[in-house]
Amino acid sequence: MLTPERHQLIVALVKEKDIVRIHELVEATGASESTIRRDLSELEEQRLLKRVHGGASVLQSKIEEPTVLEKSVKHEREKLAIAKYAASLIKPHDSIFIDAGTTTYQMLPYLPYDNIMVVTNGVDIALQLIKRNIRTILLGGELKAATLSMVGRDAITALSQYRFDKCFLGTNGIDQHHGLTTPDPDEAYVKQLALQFSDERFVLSDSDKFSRVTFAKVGDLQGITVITDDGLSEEEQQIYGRLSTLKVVKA
Amino acid sequence: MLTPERHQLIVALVKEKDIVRIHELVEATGASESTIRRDLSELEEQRLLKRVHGGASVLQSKIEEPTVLEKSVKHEREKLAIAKYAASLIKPHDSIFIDAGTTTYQMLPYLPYDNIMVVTNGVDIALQLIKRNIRTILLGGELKAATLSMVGRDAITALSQYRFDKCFLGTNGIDQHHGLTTPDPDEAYVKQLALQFSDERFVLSDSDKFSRVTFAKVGDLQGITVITDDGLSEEEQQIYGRLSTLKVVKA
DNA sequence: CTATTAATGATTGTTTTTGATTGAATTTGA
DNA sequence: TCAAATTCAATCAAAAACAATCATTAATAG
Repeated sequence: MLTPERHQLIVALVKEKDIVRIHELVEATGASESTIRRDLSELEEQRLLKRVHGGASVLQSKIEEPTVLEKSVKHEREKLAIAKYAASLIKPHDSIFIDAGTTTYQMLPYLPYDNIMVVTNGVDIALQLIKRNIRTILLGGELKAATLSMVGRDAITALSQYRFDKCFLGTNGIDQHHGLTTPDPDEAYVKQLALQFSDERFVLSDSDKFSRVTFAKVGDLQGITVITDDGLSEEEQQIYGRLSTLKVVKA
Repeated sequence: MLTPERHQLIVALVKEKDIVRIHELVEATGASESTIRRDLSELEEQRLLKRVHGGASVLQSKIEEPTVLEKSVKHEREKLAIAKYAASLIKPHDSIFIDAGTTTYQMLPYLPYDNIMVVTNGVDIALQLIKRNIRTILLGGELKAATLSMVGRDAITALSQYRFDKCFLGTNGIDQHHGLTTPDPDEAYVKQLALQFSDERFVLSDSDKFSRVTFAKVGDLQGITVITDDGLSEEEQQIYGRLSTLKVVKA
């Protein structure tokens, strides 16, 4: 039995019975206990079920169900590795800002629980955080459909009232001359403020965003740690390493 | 029997009998007394029941709040009729406030598209609105897990900057002496402001919220239109009709 | 065809759950 | 009010379930 087949069968059984124990699944699939455990971990990650001690159950509460974006996100290995590393930087009692976006979104499963406080402009990010019982402040304002993020006067006003130990931003372009850029000026402004109010600044960006420029400037590279994958040339690494702190993670 | 199964059974039994003894639960589940005690502690922590000496009982105190899920199953038809009627009141170019909550959530499919602008404190409401391409402003602030709503200073600040043609609120209690009440003071305050900043004020409430009082007062009934189902007695209709404008819709 | 990667199942030591036991706290009834 | 009975929380050891690791097998790429 192939893995996707098995996964499908497991999900079907869970849906049918609401709750199944590991042993039942072993019997139903013919796979070993180890394999079933691995399957359950994966399926839980994909939010198709919930692991419980001894087996698995359906997701029941409204709050456990995945959002639209969550499903559509491609789990690109590079983004995941970047996000995972970024999350590892967070220490207990940190107050942090997490920017809306798919790369930053990937950080959430790896956030530590230890009493951190998160401010974000991403609605789906806020929902995910609250699912994980992490104290969450969502900036208000007009909701942008494309990115499910908050922009505008209210968002700015709200943001100005916080100070962060660390901020984690996504970006659409990183360039040696033009610094960080993003297509929407409103979003750019939110990012600017977040940078301004943070002790440590991290930008998560896969390597193909480099040497790319979009419309609105967010800021320069000085004082920023850029976390990226190993897709940069030696030369690029040197250039950007001089302008910012460059952290390369392997996928 | 897996732990969540057992928990579910316990909660079901408590709901059914209002109060159960430990020994009954031991018998019903086949688990030991120790395990049941541990279960009860957990379930009490989750606010699904209340421990009492010798067993457990349902919780009914004013401040104890049911979760989103629990609320949404009850009174489907009544809520839908109420919501549908409320939505029909909205006119083109209205700017409106929609309160977080399951009843108000039901309004969304019936909202007219004509250039309306909606402000809300409900995250799930905002997501739904934006899907329908309706201009949406979401109040910022600290996100409350139980109701997926925004409360706190930021929400208040943001809200104070808008004025509405109409506002639509949910409530947990309507009483002739104590007016509108809700369990959470923070939420109550948001509702208060919304009422204050609206030309017309609508409260959506199924009939069994009447003559019920919870912890925090939202406001009096004067100047408010209460939309409810036909589950009120003649006498109640008269009483509440004098205090507010009462609109009864049939499910 | 071989090298490399991915998936699997067995095994390990660790963590979680469980039920029994204890003495303390609470209720009950005289 | 006091004493007996019951219920309770805390502790412990056994059992079950767990994550992590490793060797083996299957799949894939070069």
